[in-house]
Amino acid sequence: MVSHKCVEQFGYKDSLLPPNARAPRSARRRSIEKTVVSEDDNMCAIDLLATVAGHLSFESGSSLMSVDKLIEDHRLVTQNSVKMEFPEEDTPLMPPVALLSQVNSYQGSLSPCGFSSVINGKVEDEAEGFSYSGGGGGGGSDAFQVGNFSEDVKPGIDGDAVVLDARPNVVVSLGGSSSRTEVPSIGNCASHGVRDDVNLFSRDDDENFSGYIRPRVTKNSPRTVPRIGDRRIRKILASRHWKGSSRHADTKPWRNYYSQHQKSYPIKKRKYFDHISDSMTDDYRLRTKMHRGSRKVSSMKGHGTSFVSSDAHVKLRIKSFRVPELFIEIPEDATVGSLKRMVMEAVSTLLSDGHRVGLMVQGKKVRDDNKTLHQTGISQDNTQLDSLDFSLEPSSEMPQLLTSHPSGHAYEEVLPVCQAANLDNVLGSDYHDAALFPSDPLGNNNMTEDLKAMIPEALTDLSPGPLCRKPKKSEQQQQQQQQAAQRRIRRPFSVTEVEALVQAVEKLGTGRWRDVKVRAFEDADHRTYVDLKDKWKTLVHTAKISPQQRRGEPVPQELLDRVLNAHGYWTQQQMQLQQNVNKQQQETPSQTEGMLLLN
DNA sequence: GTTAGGG
DNA sequence: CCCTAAC
Repeated sequence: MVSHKCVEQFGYKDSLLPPNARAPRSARRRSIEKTVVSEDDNMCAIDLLATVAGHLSFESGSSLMSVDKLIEDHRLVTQNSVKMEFPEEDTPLMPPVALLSQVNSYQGSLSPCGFSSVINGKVEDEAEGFSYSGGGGGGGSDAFQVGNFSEDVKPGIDGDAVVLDARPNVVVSLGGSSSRTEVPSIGNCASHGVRDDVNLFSRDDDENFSGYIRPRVTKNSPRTVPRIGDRRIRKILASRHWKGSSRHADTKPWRNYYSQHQKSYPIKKRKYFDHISDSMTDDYRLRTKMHRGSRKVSSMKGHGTSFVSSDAHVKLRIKSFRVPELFIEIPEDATVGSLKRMVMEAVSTLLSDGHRVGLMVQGKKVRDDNKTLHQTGISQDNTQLDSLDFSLEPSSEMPQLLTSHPSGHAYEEVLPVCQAANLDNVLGSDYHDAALFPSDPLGNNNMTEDLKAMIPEALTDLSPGPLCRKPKKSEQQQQQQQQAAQRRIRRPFSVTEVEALVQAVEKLGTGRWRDVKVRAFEDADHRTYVDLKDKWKTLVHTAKISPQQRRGEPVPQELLDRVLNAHGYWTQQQMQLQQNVNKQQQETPSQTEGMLLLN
């Protein structure tokens, strides 16, 4: 406490800080984000699909192979040149990538580097055999069903998103998933894919409004922490939790300010994408087959008795692939080409959100990546093996690009990289052809805007080969994307909060935002001191402008008057302080020099 | 880690 | 709200 005060009063002792501490935050963060980005690049969902397709299709070696290994990065797979093996009696494999490459063909300019590198060789040749459930050779636009998918539902799935299905020796026609809401896709992903973040915007959360409304006691009890990537919040939480509890353990009357004045306001919940949404009825499934593999009897004895270590192989294979149901709304006068693009974008978006692979055996999720296949029940001997489902799940590492934003303006705030400049690279110049996306009479070209949002990053990043037309993203762009994905939700200050802020600033002044935070917003985790500072800034501005110019929830004039008063008072204080300092320096310049010399 | 200010 | 510079 004491030392803290000292620092506050005498300013920062630069020399006391480690050199690293002074490094710009951006620099410090950049290194972290870099790894995230590259990881993201590596784990493009489509990559994953391809990987799984590949893995499922070859003789995967010992069943002791861990699940983890099974779904490792496809780059490793291809590099290691795993033996691909396709049972002859089976219908040709159609990997998911083929679907997309077909879609890809709709716009040749899109991505020459698209999927070919992933599926070159054998798989590519078999692309013709692709079929989606419900039949059809998968040619042209038949590859999609628009708005009319079957509604098979599979019980027991608690997973998300894309589902790969495999069964031993059976051509599986999987029953669907447990409930419609469980199966995500474009629109649904938004709430489903980032389930952890959803709490943030849930009514419950809005009304409880974290922090200050809670009694102090709950501070240490488990609670939901906003995960939607505000680094500041995370940092503050981290630090507050260790240093905070003891420091502020005492009850202070003003802490409970909000408990008397608590107020909730509605958080607008808008629909994510009006023109494309899924019905939540259809899953997104790769059908696979599990084959009885050759059995090399080489039991390993004496290694852990519980292991049944026959060197048995399990062959898995994706039989077909289809996209989930998509609802597409498009003006009649839009071109067929634009429709195709929309579909392409929708599908790609679905796959572009940094998914990871999940595995379910007989309806149960297998979370332990270290289990062997055999231990998991994936065994050639397991004739009752009902189902083996692979799913693409949203990565928990970071909020999903398209799915994390609760606001309808996701495409503006979450995906700034997907705007014109980049789109041109992806789609070519005709993308902006007015005929493709006619604006509505009011000039709101929502369609175009939304479509921009739908352009997936992963799509263009699939194989950064020399042929790839899209230039590699600059580091800044990557950083932008990351940051955009992590932008916090906008949470307007309530009058109550404003009042607390004003009161605190009246007391503490305008230069001690951390103290303001601790004093009046200690438990409001979603309000950082920077937020408070910013709010004060806008409050001062609001107070200066005419009431007609003000927007949002009106702040009582009485409060604004106080804002102006406090602002004037404290700026004056600051000026006086500065004057005193200047005066001192002018009067006794030698004194300070002498002090320095002494040190 | 905080503060200040521009965007 | 975010970002950056500077403390």
